[in-house]
Amino acid sequence: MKLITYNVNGIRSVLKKGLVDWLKATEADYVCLQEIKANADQLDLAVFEDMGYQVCWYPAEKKGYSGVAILAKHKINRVQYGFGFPQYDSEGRLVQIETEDFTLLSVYMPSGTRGSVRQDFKYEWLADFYNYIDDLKQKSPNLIISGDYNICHKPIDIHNPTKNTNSSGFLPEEREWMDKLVGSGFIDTFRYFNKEPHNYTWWSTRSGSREKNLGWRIDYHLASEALENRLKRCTILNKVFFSDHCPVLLELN
DNA sequence: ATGGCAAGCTAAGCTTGA
Repeated sequence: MKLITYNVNGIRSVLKKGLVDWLKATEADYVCLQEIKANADQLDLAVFEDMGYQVCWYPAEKKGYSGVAILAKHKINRVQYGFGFPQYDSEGRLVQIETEDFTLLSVYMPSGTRGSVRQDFKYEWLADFYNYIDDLKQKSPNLIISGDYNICHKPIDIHNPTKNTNSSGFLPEEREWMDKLVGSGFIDTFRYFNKEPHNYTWWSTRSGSREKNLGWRIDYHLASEALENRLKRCTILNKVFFSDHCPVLLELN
């Protein structure tokens, strides 16, 4: 069972660059997308359906902004768009599906800059999302939270931890929130298999950051501990260049 | 501290990103 999470930074942009051929070769069972930046009527979703995917598409209200999706090859028992907060759900940040196997979320957490209104929004979102997950994991013990968290958890997850102590995405409050979420019963599936530094999923488009591998690890597959014995592999696909993020592949037995 | 780049809005410059 293969699951991909990928912040595409504009689905129409990555389609032009060859996403379909790459997806075909990848043969993923589930694809969690973030920052699709398009309404369903702004592209031809049949390109995914022709590959055998059901498409759960959840754009933001604001055109060309944010938005998440899940592509699924297996039977979906239930789909949920958003998590019950109009101020968050209008931004297209969560789609959730339930299958015979597990509950899967594609999530795009807010970004901000320290001290800004959007940073406060991010903290509010994180607090409400934590409570939502705390409740959900009781109902759905097999839970996978995939997506762009906009948070580096630990110093090993960012190329220059010292310089970035004031950067949104690596603030103490955000890192503590990750401690709390993971500590509540989740496995950071990439770190479960790989303890090495210099593994990132996002690079600034400026100053040749990607060529120099000066990046941040902000895209995750968190799996509930009930799924531990099914974890097979988690791979950062850093040779895929369609977006400023790269995909992350989780394989389950 | 600043600036650097990219996607997509809408029609040359603005917003957002992290």
